[in-house]
This record gives sequence, structure tokens and C-alpha cells, in this order.
Amino acid sequence: MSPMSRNSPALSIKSASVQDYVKVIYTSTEWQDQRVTPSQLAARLGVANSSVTGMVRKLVDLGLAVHQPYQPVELTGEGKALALAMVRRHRLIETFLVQELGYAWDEVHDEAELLEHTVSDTFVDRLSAKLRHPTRDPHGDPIPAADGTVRMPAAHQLGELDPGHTGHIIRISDANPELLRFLSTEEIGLDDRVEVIGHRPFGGSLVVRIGSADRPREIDLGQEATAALWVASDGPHENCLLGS
Amino acid sequence: MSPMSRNSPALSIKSASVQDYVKVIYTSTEWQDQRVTPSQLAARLGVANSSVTGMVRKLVDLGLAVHQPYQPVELTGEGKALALAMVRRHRLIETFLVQELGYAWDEVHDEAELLEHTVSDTFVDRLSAKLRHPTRDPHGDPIPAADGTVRMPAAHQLGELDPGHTGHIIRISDANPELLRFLSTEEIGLDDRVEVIGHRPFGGSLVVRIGSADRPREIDLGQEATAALWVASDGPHENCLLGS
DNA sequence: AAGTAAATTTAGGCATGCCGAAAAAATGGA
DNA sequence: TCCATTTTTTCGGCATGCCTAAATTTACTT
Ligand SMILES: [Mn+2]
Ligand SMILES: [Mn+2]
Ligand SMILES: [Mn+2]
Ligand SMILES: [Mn+2]
Repeated sequence: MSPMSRNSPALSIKSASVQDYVKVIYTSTEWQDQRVTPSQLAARLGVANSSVTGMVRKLVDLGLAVHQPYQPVELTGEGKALALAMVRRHRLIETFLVQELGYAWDEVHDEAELLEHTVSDTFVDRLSAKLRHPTRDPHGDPIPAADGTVRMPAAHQLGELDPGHTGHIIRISDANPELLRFLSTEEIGLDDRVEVIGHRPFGGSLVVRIGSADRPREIDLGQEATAALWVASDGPHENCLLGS
Repeated sequence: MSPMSRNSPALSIKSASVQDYVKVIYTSTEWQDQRVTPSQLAARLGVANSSVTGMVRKLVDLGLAVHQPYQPVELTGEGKALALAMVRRHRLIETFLVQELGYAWDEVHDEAELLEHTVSDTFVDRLSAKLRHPTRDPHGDPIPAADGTVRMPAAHQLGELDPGHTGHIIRISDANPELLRFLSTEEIGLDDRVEVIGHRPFGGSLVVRIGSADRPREIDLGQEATAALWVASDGPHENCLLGS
């Protein structure tokens, strides 16, 4: 009912669709630096390829993305700033849902996916303060600060590690809620200690030892699980990427 | 991204616009039983009259409203149920913003106006529980229960009362944020005791005594203020309306 | 009863964002 | 190099919900 701008100029004009596209472009290259193609965008957004073509043109017109025909899509500085603002909203809301409203970690994504477009900058600021300015969400994804600063922990997918490797789970992809529920029932969670034991033969599942020293368990994990679990290695600290 | 129904059938299909129209039709007759006309709807929704014509046809097609050409609009049972669900959402969210995020009572309306369409039934349920199932919002408007039950307090506009009348302010219309800010600076709030002293001559402002016995103040209030303040009379309890 | 003003509806149009089908371009293997 | 497959784009169309301008109906005055 009120036509006034509830949000910063960078956010206020953009539609929810624009916000989602930009956010997905950003998150697609957050943990691995493969540029994202239109068909990947279409898959992640649940729209047809032709819809992506049209919206990418719009993003370019808005100065949020750069794109050459038949090439991957990239964000401009402005686009990245918008993406970071959206990611911040999404992850703060997920954190709120878990910490304040008792949601399970597999229930928060869909709710946040809608709320992120609706809350005001004021809401986000006050929510962040109430939650004591958390720096990662329930799945271990980093929450950008209000000024767009992000600290990306150095981490590798569990499936990429060699036998003998030890570390801690510092991120679990929230792309698949079913996987999150599976991990819950297996009592696998953020910050758990993990050691790679070895592979079952012929490309089979990965055997890992999980849990603290007093109650370690050996568990077989399939390809999808080991790709979703990101591990920070023990030992000397690797350097961290500081995003703008 | 998820196409599943996050909400009850009564809510899930309806667009945010449909939800707003139905809610405004309901709230227009909440404190006074004048049926609402299309032009009143247009004014409250901030759209053109012709837009109302089109949407009212849609509401009728959806079975949410009944309407004869050139007549006021009324809700069906189904429409009222949807309206009550939306009013519940709106007022629970307003209460949350004030109690949990430290919003002032003049800041909550616009935020709630958008969030009400975005939160899930689950969110509403858990929010209500966290807030200890409040029965009225920061402005004194009743919050319908999850089953659609509402308890409307018996009250009259302050401007309608005769000199000598005493009571308590049990509702302050949140239609005008500026008025809410004015009342804040005058330290007039919900549940304040009030006594009508008299009218200034020639249709002037109303003189009232406001506040607790230890610190009563006499204040002049204009027409707009006295129309926004709803007073429950002292003395024998009047009967309350129980809505479905 | 007629005329005027207000409210309401109709008609035509626009913006957004989606779709499927078809065309065009890129890719990779033989 | 050429062909087949995949990816991307183009094209036409649809649904929603809004607008303005014009026509219609109603309400009010005289
Ligand atoms: Mn989203
Ligand atoms: Mn997450
Ligand atoms: Mn609304
Ligand atoms: Mn209110």
C-alpha cells in the first residue's frame, strides 16, 4: 500500500525474479569457480531455458550481469553487490527460523527463498542484531556482512579427499532437503570431526570415521553425500578468500 | 523453487492481491458494519476504481465474494475465512515486529502488509506459539485464533462519547502512521484511562482527561484523533460479539 | 421530470515473467 | 570435414494485475 522505498536503491527497484536470478548466479560459483551457463540457471531456478535467455538480457540491461551469446553468465560489481545482499537476507532468515522458531535445517530453505524478497533492510538489520550477527547459516554457508564482506573458509568436498585425511565438516549443501534429513538421522552435523578411511572398490561409496574421539562411528557415504559435505582440513591453516 | 503447497488449500492458491482485497473487505466492516463500496476499496488498496471492478469479478468467480453491479461488496463464508487467516497473519507479524525486533508501532504496518503473503502456515503457527498466542496486536486489533474465532471487544469511538463518559482505550486505528507518532509523543497509548471532559465550541476539538489517577493530563484532541481512538466504557460489561 | 454529479463498469492497453515450438549456433565424434 | 546432438536463442502466446479514457448507471437537485 505504501509506494515509498523501504530498501536501499540497490535492492528496492529489482523484482523478486531479478533478485533470485542474481543470487543463483552468485551462489553457483561460491564454492567452486565454474562460471554458470544458462541451462544450469534454468535448472536451479526451475524455469525453461528460454525464460533464462529473456531474463539474462534484462539483467544485462540493468547493469547487473555481463553476457555474450552462447556464453556463461557473469555478474557485474553491482550484480554481485545485489547478490550478496540477497544471500545475506536468505541466510539470516534461515538462521532465524532455526534458532528462534525451532525449524529443522531441512525446512528453512523454501521459507527463506520467499521471505528474502519481502523483508525490509530495517528488518534484516534488526534480525542480524537479535541473532548476534551470525557469520554462517545453519548449513555452514557464510553470511555476508551488511557491507558485503564475506569470509569464505577454505574447504574441500569430502569426496575429493584422500584416505587418511582428517578435518571438520564446515559446510553441508542445503540443495537437497532429503539429504539433510538423512544426515540428521545419521547424526551427522556441522563441525563434526571426520576422517577418510577409504573407498569401496569399483567406484563404490566412501568409508569415513565420523564423530568425536569418545564415540567415533564408521559410515559408508554415497557420492551425493560426499559431494555435499565440505571439510576444512586439520593442521596448518590454509588461507581464506576475502570477498568484497 | 518448490512447487509444493506450503499452506492450507484455502490460502495456497490465492494471489497476494486476492488476499489483500479480501482482507480489506473484511477489515472495512470490522469495527463498524457499513458494507464497503468499490471506490472505498480502491482508496484503501491504492488502485484505480476500474481495477477493483476487475478484481471483484475474480473474487466472485473464486467464490470469495458476492456482488451485484453498482452495489457494495460482501464476502462469502469462504471469503471471510480467508480474510480471517490473513488478518491473523498480519497482526501476529505486527506483534512480532514490536515485541521481538523492537519496531515502533507506527513502523509495523507496511512490513506486515508484505510479509503476510509470504510466510507459511507453519511459520504463523510457530510465531503465535513463540509470542504466547497473543489475542490483540500492537494497536489493539483482535488477532483471530487459528480456527477463525475472534473476540471483538465492545467499544465506541472517543469522538462519539458524551462528556463525563469514562473508559479505557482498547484500540487505536493504525491507518495513519503520523497519527500514531503524534499519540506517542503525547504519551497516549493502549489501555490508558480516559474521561471525556467536553467539546470546544463550534465543532472544535474534544477535551479529554487521559492517564492514570496519579498523573492525569487534560488534552485537546482533533476530529481525526478522536475517531481513531476506541474506548471500552467503564462499568457493567457490555456483551461481546463472537465471530466465527 | 429532467439535469447534473458521482460512482461504477467497459474497453483497450501495458509491464512482467513465464511457457512451448522452432530456428540458430556450438560441440564433439567419426 | 561433416553430421548429429546439445545448448541457446527467437518467436508467438498466455496469465496476472494494473492503468486511462470513455460509456453507463445511479443518486441527488431543482
Ligand atoms: Mn527467492
Ligand atoms: Mn542455507
Ligand atoms: Mn498485504
Ligand atoms: Mn495493527
